[in-house]
Amino acid sequence: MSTIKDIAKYTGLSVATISKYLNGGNVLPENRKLLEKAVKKLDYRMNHIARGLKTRKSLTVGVLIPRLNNIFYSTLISHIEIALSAAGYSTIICAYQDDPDTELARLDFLLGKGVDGLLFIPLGSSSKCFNLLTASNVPVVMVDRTFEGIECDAVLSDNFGAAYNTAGYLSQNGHRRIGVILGPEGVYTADERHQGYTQAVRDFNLDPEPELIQRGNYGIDSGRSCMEKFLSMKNRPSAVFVTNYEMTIGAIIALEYGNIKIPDEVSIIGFDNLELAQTIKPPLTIVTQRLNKIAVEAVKLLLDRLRGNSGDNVTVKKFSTELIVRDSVKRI
Amino acid sequence: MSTIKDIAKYTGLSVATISKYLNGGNVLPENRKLLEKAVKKLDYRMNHIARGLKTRKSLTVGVLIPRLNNIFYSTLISHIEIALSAAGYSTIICAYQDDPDTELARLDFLLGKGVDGLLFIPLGSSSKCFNLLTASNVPVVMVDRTFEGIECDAVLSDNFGAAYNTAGYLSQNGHRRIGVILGPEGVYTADERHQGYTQAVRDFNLDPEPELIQRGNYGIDSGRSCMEKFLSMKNRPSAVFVTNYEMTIGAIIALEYGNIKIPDEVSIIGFDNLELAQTIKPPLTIVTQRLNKIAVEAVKLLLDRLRGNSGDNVTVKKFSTELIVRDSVKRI
DNA sequence: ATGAAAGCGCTAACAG
DNA sequence: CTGTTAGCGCTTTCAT
Repeated sequence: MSTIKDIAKYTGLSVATISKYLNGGNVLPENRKLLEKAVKKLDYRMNHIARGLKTRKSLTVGVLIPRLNNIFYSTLISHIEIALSAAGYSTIICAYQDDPDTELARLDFLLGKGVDGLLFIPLGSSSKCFNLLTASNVPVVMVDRTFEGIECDAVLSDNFGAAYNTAGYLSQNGHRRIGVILGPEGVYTADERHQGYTQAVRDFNLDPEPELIQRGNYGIDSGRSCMEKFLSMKNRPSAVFVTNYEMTIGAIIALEYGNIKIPDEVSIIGFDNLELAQTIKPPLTIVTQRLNKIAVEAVKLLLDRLRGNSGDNVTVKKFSTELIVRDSVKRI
Repeated sequence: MSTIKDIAKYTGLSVATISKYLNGGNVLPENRKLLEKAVKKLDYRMNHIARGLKTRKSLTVGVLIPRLNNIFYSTLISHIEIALSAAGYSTIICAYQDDPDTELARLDFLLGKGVDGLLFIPLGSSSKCFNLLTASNVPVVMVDRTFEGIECDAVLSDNFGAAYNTAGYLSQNGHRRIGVILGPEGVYTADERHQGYTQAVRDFNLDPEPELIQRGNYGIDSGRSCMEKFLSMKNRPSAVFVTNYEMTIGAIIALEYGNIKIPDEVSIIGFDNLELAQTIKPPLTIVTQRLNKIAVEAVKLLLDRLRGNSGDNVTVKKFSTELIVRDSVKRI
């Protein structure tokens, strides 16, 4: 592997000139030619490590997420990676497996790696990252979830609205007993959706029974057991909505298993995954989030910070969700 | 951010001693204490960029894959990331969106980034990466797919066996006209599965009609249109097997849409995704790959290379697939 | 066990 | 436009 010095030797020019050339500066046409030839001939490739040491930039962004084996996150990351690489950044991915200690450790790891910026889907209120985050100076954009009380850019879905409108839609269709399967307490999105739901219960005069709110852990099994709880109630909900993809799968498995007809016996609204929705019989009514927009906006905000054109105040964007109506809700 | 020099100033020791200490070398107990205190007090954190420049190691592994918004890859990456981070490596992910030029560009990018090693799921025979790959000296482990003629470690599924055995299973159940929906020609796994299928056609005396082999592009739509082609044949296959998750979804959508009963009218075997399989009615018989084992083995092989205990000859491991029998195949 | 010094490959004043 | 030079933060002989 040849270095800038080898090029200098080969061309007779100084390393400074070569550095300038490599960074798009002006050099004499003849020297440009010479350099192009030398670069090709010596198969020169920039050592980004060395450059990074000098410039204090790694052109690397850390992406810290709960898990990777989850279609919601992996789709989001896919869009993020495309947007970042288009801007010349590489993406270091760390998953913390839903664990607060791992979350902190991975954050520390990324910071230590010298990432220029961070895209972060934090655990939620049980997160231990607040201090480390505020102490470090790397720009952070929260994605999908955020912390209460932290001062940084965030790009979120309108989770409150998603839950509120979904319950509203069910109410319009005559449902009064509406079950909801939420994520764990303390997870930002789950809490917001919870509030949207309870507000809808008030506004639309829905049945306020506490057992209509079940909490899963976003896994398939938990979706299944939550739905089974609903089915075992003396007075079942007439409709259930589930707030992520995996739990939606679990809920449907429970219904299949119990031989419950959708939507005749129970109406159901799923979350996040259009593809799944179409394979189910009947096709599922679902709430989808604008993952592409969220990813692109988050990357944009981060790049603005990295390039220093952001000003002092933070930006928080919320994207509305979309209700895609199919056949899994019965009008009663 | 404090550096090793600040520590030197603070403790009165030399940078050499401090470097030694930081790397686990022996120092006098009293100095050790002093150093621990200094590190804490000055909030010292190693600059990995600087270290990397000197040691020529980045403790970073590149992972180059076709796409990220695909449950097969994202699950694989999830396992890979866990294994790599346990070994102290960070994972730079690049997706090439199934495009040969992007594949080459991203490979070049990763090599330029100074990754210590590479985990690579290449496009296949239309890949343009051969030269760059052999020219570079970074250790590479192929995952899931490999190149013909390249000399490097690889961890694969037994794709030939998967297709052969699946066709065999269908044949045992009395099927003679067996349709298969494969990936594109030139993709390693698709080619191997193709061979497995045609060998089974010979060995089990199946209907050898060429139209029974359809080629999709691994997308949902292509799965759907391939299945529609089967359905529109005057003489339909009695069973179809589909060779990835997304195309399986598409095939099922086609069946739902055409109101075709599974397995009474068409038997079907899917691929890769156990979760999906359970939400379908009836539950789907599927072929699954041992993603966790593949990921762990690939990381192990790469780490062995990075640590220099590998010897000269390459290792190619093949993991068998597993047929999970449910109710989507009819005995005829 | 510790320290002095050289240098990894590159950039950025500064001078010419 | 080009060259000289001084480092970025760390590791690594080689002395001591």
